[in-house]
Amino acid sequence: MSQASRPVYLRLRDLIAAAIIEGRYREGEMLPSVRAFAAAQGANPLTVAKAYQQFQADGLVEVQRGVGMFVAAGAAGRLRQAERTAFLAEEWPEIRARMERLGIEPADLLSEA
Amino acid sequence: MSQASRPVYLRLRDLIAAAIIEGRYREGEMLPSVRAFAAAQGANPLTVAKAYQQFQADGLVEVQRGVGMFVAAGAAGRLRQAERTAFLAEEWPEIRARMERLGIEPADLLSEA
DNA sequence: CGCAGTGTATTATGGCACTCATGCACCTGG
DNA sequence: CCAGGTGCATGAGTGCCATAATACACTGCG
Repeated sequence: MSQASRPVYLRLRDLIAAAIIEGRYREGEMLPSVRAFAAAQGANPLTVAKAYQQFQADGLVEVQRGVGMFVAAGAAGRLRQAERTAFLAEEWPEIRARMERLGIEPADLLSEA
Repeated sequence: MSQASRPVYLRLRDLIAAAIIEGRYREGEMLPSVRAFAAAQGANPLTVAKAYQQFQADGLVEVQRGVGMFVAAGAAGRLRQAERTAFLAEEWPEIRARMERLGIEPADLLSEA
């Protein structure tokens, strides 16, 4: 039902985004090299590079060619803010509508966890 | 961010599923013909057929060849139950984790809508 | 019967996104 | 300077998706 067949580069992107937001990759720190991360995830280096480029384009990561990619200053905060906005604007309405259609009471879910 | 580029036949499937659950297509009633629904949605009849087959395989729709496809008895309930289970088991945990990561307080969401 | 409506099977084609292999450009440390 | 580490550009291959054009099997109705 939910897309388990999501493109690899997007799953990797989310993996990295989560790590940055949670501070597991700290600002100023160097990200795992494309090849190293690829090996760790069992993916192709180019696919990892594609995931990294998403952050590079948004200025969340600074590239030092021949050296590595580093988490930009304020990346965690900006990333969290961007994802937060996107979630509230695009995803939550659909989720809310779907829950209503399925007869799921939001209150039930919040009590757990 | 969220899959706006979902395959057509899956979007159609969800469209129909929602209609059945909401009772806009009542049980025993005939679904729009493949050709008619295709024309209405601006899609190819074969693509619509592919969407319909999903329900046919699950016994939610009964086919009378040469006549049409009819919503099976109890389809709405079974469909809602199946989607409900899938949602709670597969999607909600991820959503919840993501909300936590983004610092979204569930209470905020309940007040709206 | 004949016609118009239904779903279905077949085959072919174009397009697009994803993935990957190869090779190159660049920097740092010895 | 050179070796090994970086990221990056180019291109090819693959598979799914969507479409198209037919043709077929079946039913209801006049």
